[in-house]
Amino acid sequence: MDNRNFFERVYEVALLIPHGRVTSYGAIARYLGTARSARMVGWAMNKCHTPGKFIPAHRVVNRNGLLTGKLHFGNSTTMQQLLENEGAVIENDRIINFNQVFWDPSIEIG
DNA sequence: ATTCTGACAGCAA
DNA sequence: TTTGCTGCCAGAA
Repeated sequence: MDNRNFFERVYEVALLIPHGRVTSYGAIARYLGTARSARMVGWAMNKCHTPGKFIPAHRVVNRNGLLTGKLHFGNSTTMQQLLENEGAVIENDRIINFNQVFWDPSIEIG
């Protein structure tokens, strides 16, 4: 197993997130089999700045639907704007209709 | 090899 | 209910 395999898995799942949908780090981690490595998923997102591949990291939030990683988008409003542009309703850095736009890979895919 | 850190999640007070 | 601590996995120093 390559070390990059884990990151690639995370990226792959992130790319599978439909437009206007969001998921949580834990959900992705569960889908990958490592349910307790949700932190790794977030960290993989930190490395998603790799040029050449677009990772919709803005569609990945924590289990509370809170935009915890908005600070990593340069501007604190970028992540929110992207999500709102896709139909998500965000208020106070939190996705109001999180339950509606939530997309669980372990259910939708496998 | 050891230690620290991290865009989380779960449990305890 | 809100706040805080611990556990967990993987990578970097």
